Amino acid sequence: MTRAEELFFTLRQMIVEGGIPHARKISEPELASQFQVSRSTLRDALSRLKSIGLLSSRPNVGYSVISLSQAHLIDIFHVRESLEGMACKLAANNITPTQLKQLQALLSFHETSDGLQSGEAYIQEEKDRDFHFLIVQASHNPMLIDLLCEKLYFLVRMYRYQFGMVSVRAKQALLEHQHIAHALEAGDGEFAEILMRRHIAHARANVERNFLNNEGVNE
Amino acid sequence: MTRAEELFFTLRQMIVEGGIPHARKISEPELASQFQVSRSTLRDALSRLKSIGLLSSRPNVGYSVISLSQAHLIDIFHVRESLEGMACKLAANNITPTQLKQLQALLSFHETSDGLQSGEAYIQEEKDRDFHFLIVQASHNPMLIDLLCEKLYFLVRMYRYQFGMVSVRAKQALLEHQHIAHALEAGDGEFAEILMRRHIAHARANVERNFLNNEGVNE
DNA sequence: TCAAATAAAATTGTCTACAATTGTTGCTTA
DNA sequence: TAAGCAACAATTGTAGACAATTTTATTTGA
Repeated sequence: MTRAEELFFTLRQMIVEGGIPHARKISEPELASQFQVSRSTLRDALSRLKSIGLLSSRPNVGYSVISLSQAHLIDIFHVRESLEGMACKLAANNITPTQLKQLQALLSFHETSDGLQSGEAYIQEEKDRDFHFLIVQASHNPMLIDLLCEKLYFLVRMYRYQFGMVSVRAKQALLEHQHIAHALEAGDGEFAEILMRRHIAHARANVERNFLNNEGVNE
Repeated sequence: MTRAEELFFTLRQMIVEGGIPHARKISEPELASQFQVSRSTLRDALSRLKSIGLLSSRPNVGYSVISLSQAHLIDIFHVRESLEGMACKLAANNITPTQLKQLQALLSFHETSDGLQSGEAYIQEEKDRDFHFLIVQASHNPMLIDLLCEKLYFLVRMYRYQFGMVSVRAKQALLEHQHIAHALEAGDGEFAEILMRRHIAHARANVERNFLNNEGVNE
């Protein structure tokens, strides 16, 4: 792995978790010295962070961490609703038996999770431990996978971290996940898409009602 | 405008139009000398071309123009169907009077176009002269606008150029455009989305039937 | 005192050179 | 002859220096 790539991962995590505050201007000399790399490799990493939507930039001015806002978050939800809806539809036709078992195992685990049963938050994990991630993978559409898993999901996690958003309707969300899984098992793409879109639209409605009340988002 | 940005635009057009063949490996020293720039600014341009999906790259190996294939084109159609469907839905609520007039003027122009009336191809223009482009702008969702107008549409144009795809069902496509416009005028987002998705799904179906028959794609 | 103009400082854009990695060529050896 | 190894050539990754632009600070004038 190259230095620039390594730095990209490091900075990505920092930005997502708020280690560099949102809307903060990036000082190239400062960051470069902080990580002991040249500006060349730093700028390589920064351009990649821009390409996944975590940084913005202006010529002759430089990079900044994006600024978070309710409007932006709602834009993200609209894009997610359409893309994940399609991913879900495709997954109904393309999911492999292995992937389906993975999905069912994940839901079983969630079902018996203490935190969930006591009505607490529906814990959102990453990668293979995330319901949405698995479905997108099962679409077998590389472009969808890239857009969602390599780009949008980091924005989503950034909002979760920095606004401490946790599902207030955990049981409801799990129920919706289970319905989606059943549609996938049945190979009913049209229905799976509808369910996924409603699921995400619900989460968006929550945000539209009470942004920053620490109980806006769910999946 | 910066030198790297200028080069980015130049190379983007070359790649779209086939000036650099698809799947061709990029030689950084060669391109840099060809355009009289250093490898630094060339690599800046290349990384941006990668971020819009026209190039791929591997560490320590370098960049290549993406390879075009039927499977890839169909992936694009699936993503477009979902994103443009959503854009259309949002546009029904967010389009400005000015934008609506622009759209109607464009359709009027197409209606009286010679080439179209004689049953020839439905000419696809760029930017403000393209039906889909205008609708996406009217969604007023910056993320959708960026994904479609700055990324996907260049891939679409790349396939059009390099496979000479032109609509074989021009009149039908125009009719569908008009129906979409009517739904937008009526502010009926749900219906507008359905119409747009069907419209794009038709184009995809054409490609699935006869890829490379010079009559696959339409809008 | 405030605004505009100007000079200084800092930051970004670009270039060149060097280090690290990959791909190739030719040789060795079974 | 073919597979594997080794040296070489070519390409990419990284560093550091200079040029161009922006931002900040200072001066000047009304």
